[in-house]
Amino acid sequence: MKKAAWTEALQKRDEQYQLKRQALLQTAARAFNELGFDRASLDDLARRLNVTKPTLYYYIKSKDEILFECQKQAVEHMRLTLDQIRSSDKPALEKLSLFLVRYTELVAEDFGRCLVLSSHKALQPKNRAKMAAARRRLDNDVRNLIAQGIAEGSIAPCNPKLVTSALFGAVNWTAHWYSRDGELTPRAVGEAFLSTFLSGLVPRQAAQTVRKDQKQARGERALRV
Amino acid sequence: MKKAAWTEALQKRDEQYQLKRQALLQTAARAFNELGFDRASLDDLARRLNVTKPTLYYYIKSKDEILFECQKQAVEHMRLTLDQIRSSDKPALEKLSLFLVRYTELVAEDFGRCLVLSSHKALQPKNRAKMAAARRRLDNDVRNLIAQGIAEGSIAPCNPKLVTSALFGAVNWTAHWYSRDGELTPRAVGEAFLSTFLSGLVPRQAAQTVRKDQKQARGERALRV
DNA sequence: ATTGTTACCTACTGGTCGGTAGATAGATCG
DNA sequence: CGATCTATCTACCGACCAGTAGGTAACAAT
Repeated sequence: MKKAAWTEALQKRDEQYQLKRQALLQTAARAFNELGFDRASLDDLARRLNVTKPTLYYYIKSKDEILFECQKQAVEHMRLTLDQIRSSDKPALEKLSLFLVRYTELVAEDFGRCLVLSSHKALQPKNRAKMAAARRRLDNDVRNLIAQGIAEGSIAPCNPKLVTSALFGAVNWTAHWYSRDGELTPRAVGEAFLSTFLSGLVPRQAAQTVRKDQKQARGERALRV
Repeated sequence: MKKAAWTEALQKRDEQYQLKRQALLQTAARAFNELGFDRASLDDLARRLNVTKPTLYYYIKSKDEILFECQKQAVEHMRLTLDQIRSSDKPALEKLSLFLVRYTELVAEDFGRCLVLSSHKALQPKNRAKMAAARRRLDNDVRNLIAQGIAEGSIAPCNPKLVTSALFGAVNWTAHWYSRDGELTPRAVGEAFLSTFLSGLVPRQAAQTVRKDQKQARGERALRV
């Protein structure tokens, strides 16, 4: 009984700690995205959180650890999303489509933006290596998805490596211009990009057939460009 | 005679000055691209040029002026390229294709990379505004090219704004991964991206017709993916 | 020879920033 | 109550860095 109460109190305290730590990371990510990692000072971050700088060090151990944690959470979120989609039994092209749209949404969030905008050069070598590996793995899985699509015949023959780069590049770059103040939701942007990548700019001859293709590719969702 | 010799000597001196200034900018751009603008110190830059830091101030008046000059030269180069292509009497889709490939090459160069990688946030408000305007104008012109293509029927109906963002995004992002050490030339990357954007990932039904379309779109150049 | 100019230097400043030392108010617990 | 632990503070340090002051050797112009 006594022990139970003790661990309970401990848990509650730890929960508070984690909550505050998370708030710190979120605010930091926003600051990094606004000003850039190097130009966002810890004093400024502390000010945003209504504490003083040394207080931050109760929750984190260095500035680049903050960056690493932000980027880690983003990449873990992406990882989870991709694994979930991959484990479904949908055709490769649809998996790719689903991921692309979801990925666009993640890049529009604080941590996602942070992953894409803040240079990995600021990280310690060890953390930098970890991040690079995780990102390479994501890239590689998407590449394989495309290769599968080609094998299945749902994707036209192409260089999966370069197409993946184009895909990620287009979406990653949204972090530089996308704003929630506009009319577009991140999802709408992702779907528009998807549509462009799927159909291409050159008009399709047999409109009917193309529409069927796209429908299959997109699943049941409605795409507007 | 005397006056002629005088102006001649002056010109020669000025030429030397401009040459050295240009070398400074080029080296700076490389440093910025390697380390990021904020992390590249002027002492480091001076070291690379085998001079001391105060010497730099004989050629430039502040660090952010260096960045501005680098980005300005990049954007001027792009401007010139686009104007040249626009003034030709080719169909809009071909103009777009030509520019996309050339733009990819420019982004692979020192100044182009600098334009795309180094944050405009470091610039003084006045210079930042100038850069933003120049970039917006480029973006707008490409957007109009796409709108023309749609009007001509050579480009499938789409949202020109978003397609332009995807196009620029994919190419801009190459600055993060492209290396001259690999097998690919910047031109090859540009052409592969172009091909992807033109044909789309969904296989074309009537292979014959599609090939004709692509040929028309690409002009006489050979595209490999 | 004198004067001015060019292209560079040595030496320094002022400010910012990441990070630390060490204290303290308040809660927790025996 | 006394002891301990948590969360936060004030005050400071050392490093770095953009930018400046002021000098100087070389060279040219008069």
